[in-house]
Amino acid sequence: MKARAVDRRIQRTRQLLHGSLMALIQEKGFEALSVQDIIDQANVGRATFYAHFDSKEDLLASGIENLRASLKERQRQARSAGGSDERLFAFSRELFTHANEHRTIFRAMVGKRSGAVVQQLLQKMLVDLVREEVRGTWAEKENETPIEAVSQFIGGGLFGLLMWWGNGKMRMAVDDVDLMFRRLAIPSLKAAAR
Amino acid sequence: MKARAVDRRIQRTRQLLHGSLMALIQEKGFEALSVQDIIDQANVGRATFYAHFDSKEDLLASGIENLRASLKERQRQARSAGGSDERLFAFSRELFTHANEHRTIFRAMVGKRSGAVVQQLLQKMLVDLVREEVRGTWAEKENETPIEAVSQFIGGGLFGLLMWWGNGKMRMAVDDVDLMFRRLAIPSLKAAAR
DNA sequence: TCGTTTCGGAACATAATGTTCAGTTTCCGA
DNA sequence: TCGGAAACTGAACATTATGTTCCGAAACGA
Repeated sequence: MKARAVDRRIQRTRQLLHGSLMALIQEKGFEALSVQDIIDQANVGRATFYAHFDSKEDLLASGIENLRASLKERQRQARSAGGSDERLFAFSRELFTHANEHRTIFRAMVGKRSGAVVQQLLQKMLVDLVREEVRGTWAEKENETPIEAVSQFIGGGLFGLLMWWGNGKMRMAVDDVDLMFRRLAIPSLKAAAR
Repeated sequence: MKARAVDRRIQRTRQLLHGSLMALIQEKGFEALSVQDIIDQANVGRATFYAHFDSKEDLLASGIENLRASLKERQRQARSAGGSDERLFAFSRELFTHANEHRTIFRAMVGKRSGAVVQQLLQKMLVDLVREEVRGTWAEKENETPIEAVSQFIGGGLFGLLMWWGNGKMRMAVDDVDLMFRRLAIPSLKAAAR
């Protein structure tokens, strides 16, 4: 458990690149970006970029990894704090709230211009979160439907909903879209648990 | 409604390109393909390719368009032939069956190597099919949950399930995975219709 | 058969990728 | 604070793909 001190230069470079990526995604979308754009914006040498990341996809993935970690943490907190059945999928609220708070960057990412790569990573992340949740409430009581299938279904559904909400005007309130998700997902889960 | 006779050369070229695309996807996945690969395999001139399609994505989309049309047709048949509530989401069977029959190409397409673009197109297609179905059974009876949201949720879920099934060994039988989908989706739909 | 359309194939301009390397700056800890 | 280690720079370079253009040849269909 040593607190591995990471070289400041590395921290700075990574931070600069992540920041530039986010800024540029808002500006032109992810697909249209080149590595050159990113390093220009970050004012970082070409060689330096490739010393840290394999490609712009890699950089993006690393950014999403941070997001996942932060959401997982909030999920952990929510679970330990709340009652069990009532707060099923409690993390969804955090998710929608987070999306709403960072709505400009969020909408840029799920928008058509950012494209399929971003979305795929997001969906994977959501399925992970859902799986965690399903595992917790499943208790392995000899169900016919595999955990993984349920997670994929509900995770996929959540992603679809999130995309729809984000690509529209997001005029629906966080509470409402969250409620909608829960009313769609929980019956599925219960039905599969029989 | 004139039966526009399409020049044979055009038909041939398109067919050749589609065929080559499918063959190459099985071989190396979609992302790794270049336009050059495709026209080599098809034995078609470079200029000819760009006279028909803007890019390999365009070619792919046009291919998936065919698939969508054929699935929609089977969906239409299934609906006119079956009872209403009992055969809810009857098209899903067609879908899984179709995937199973063309399993080699299907698995190549949803595999990690083919990547996000293919998957995004597939998901869009599924949501379309689901929306059609939901519209049919919805009857606009003043529901709180918008049709579009439900379609996105269930379509996304179906996609997740399909991916999971396809990326695993597809050892689960068509009937079983279809049943699983229906047991997950129908409760959602019913719950949202309240 | 004749006029029209499409195809072929090469050439070309443009642009992005990913690697290499020598020289410089920055960092960290002893 | 100093010295060695590590990270950054910037430019050069090979490679690869993209999309367009042109004209002669071939295939079409009426």
